[in-house]
Amino acid sequence: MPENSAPTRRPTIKEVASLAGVSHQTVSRYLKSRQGLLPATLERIDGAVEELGYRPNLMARSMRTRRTGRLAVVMPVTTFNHARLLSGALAAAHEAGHVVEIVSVDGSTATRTERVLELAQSGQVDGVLSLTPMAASIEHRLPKGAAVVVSPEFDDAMRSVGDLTDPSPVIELMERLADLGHRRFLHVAGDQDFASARARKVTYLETIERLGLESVGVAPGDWSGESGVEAVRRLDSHRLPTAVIAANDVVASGVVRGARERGLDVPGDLSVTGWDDNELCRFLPPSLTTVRVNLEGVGRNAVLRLIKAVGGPELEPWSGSVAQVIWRESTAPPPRDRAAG
Amino acid sequence: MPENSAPTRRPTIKEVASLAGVSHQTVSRYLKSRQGLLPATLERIDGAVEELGYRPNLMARSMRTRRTGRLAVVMPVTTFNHARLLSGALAAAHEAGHVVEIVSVDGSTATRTERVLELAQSGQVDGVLSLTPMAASIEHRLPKGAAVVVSPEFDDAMRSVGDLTDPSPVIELMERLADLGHRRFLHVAGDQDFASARARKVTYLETIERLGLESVGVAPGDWSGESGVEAVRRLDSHRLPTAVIAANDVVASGVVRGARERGLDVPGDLSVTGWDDNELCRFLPPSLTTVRVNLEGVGRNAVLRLIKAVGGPELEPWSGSVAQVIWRESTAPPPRDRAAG
DNA sequence: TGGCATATAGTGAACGTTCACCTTTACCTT
DNA sequence: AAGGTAAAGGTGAACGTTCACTATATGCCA
Repeated sequence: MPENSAPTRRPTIKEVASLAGVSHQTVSRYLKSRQGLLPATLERIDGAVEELGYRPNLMARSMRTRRTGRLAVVMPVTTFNHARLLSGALAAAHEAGHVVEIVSVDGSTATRTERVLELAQSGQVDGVLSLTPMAASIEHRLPKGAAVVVSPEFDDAMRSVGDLTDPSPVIELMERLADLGHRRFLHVAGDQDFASARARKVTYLETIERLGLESVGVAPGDWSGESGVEAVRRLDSHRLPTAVIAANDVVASGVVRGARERGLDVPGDLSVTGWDDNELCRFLPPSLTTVRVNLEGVGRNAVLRLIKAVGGPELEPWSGSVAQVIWRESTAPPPRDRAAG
Repeated sequence: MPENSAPTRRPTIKEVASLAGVSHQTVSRYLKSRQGLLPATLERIDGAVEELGYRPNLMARSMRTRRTGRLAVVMPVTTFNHARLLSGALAAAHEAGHVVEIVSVDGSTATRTERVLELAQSGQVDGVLSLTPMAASIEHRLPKGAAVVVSPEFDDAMRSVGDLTDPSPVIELMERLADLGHRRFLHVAGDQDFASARARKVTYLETIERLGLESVGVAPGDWSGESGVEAVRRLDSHRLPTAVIAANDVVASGVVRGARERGLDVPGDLSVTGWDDNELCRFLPPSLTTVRVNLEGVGRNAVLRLIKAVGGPELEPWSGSVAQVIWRESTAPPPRDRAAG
């Protein structure tokens, strides 16, 4: 054993001080910035710290400074798929010198709101980023605790529309498909409890209207592949669409499978688009036209708002485009005989 | 405004005490268990807590008790895909009354080890679950800080093999394929920095040997679809395998695409298996035979080990099978002309 | 009625830091 | 050489809790 087995207690600042022959406050200054100290003093403390294996007790420090350097991200388990969002959030927080705590919640909005408040007031974190909407009635209770930023990304009932729900790629998809000659569309929607699903549906309908296209309907969906298969099965064979805007990649691959069931070729008879750029999309036959969402960027920017709210450093936001359409083999001109509608 | 805007400071235990007309210690007891107090006293404190909107300062409590109720999970960003693992870990920790902090790390093993130690000794967490291997030389420094559990799941250099690296499904896949008549196999490996990739490769080779099969080789890979495409391109057309064991689903879909490029039908000419049960697998043409890994269960059990180490409650471990083979359309008997090898 | 156990409540210190303020020393200015 | 100033370091309190004791009231028994 390298050192004799000392009492299990960790050394404190005072022990370091007495070993170095200075006051505890001098060690505190040393810890804070190493400035305003004589080189000789610095060296003595260095030695003492080394010898004792001293590490500051961040708990005690936090208690005194009322700063924890810790942020919390509250997210519903259903959102947990978006690991890349979390990844972006973590990276930004670390850059700003914060540590992130993940708290997953479940249950009603009221329960979740309570959990967020609890956390904000516990003194354990400087700020809370909630990826779940809060009960509006309760927000006035906030000021006493930590900063709370509610990200609209996973908004459940409010009007605000965040980056993640930005449906503008739907416009790009449809305009380009219309340029190729498509006139008759189908949308297989996502779970309408999600703001993003609602936004895509609304934009789909608006774009149909604006470009004077025809929609054979909006098939209900729940983000599942089955909903895609089912939507195609139910299509009236006398009035088949030539293009399908699916809510996401899984739905889209269901649509492709459904099309195959009915003997329709993709993209020969039917163009299909997805959303999310699942890593398999590139290798599907046909590879899937989809929308790549920069989840890392969205996560980063959400945390940046929070960091700003807790008075942290100003970091460079990610400012690229949120979503980007990636054109692949699953989209092509419509079949000749149906091109004109 | 519901209350007049009091000084921004949060109320303390002493203020509650004086409002309730008891000592601070009595309030502390109230907070701890509400037991051993007169009903009348209980009620008075209840009232005071309510009126002041008091919430205990967990920071201060932790400082005194030397317990934070907080665990940390350290994981390399590359592991971040495994959101479901995290999800299982979080759920278990919450069940045990802990909060989890996610710390992502990068860089060398030495750097990461340092980060884990730092965390363990900071006093900020009760325990650390490291999903990244630690430098062995340094483990003797641990006892002073929090409990550290190193999960072998993402093991990088050590011998121990955890649940996630369990390669036994490879055996099941190959035995069944051999039963169907397959004799000539190919393995497209994953990044050999990963224990799981190494384990699958070793098991593949062992099984080839044990069953007296023929292997046309182990193609190098990096978990990417391209590596799958490339592996098929390089095959000698005079000695094509009839079955491919791909390192994961992405690689497998690359293999399928590569096969198509060469005019090979899957599964008619070539059976292909993946790993991970990506949500798109069911809808691919052909749907992909794969291995579903219960990541939530693995995450749960890893955290359970940690909770046990920090002296937490004994929770029910998840004891189902870790991995399960899911047979789908991409596997079938080999073509007649090559069945016998 | 004295004595003792038990239930309930109070007192002051301690946890390991930083903050606010004070002291000492050295050097410069005039 | 007196006075002033800045640099370096020291002192004690404070952060909000819980711990280890101690004090008081109540009930029971001999």
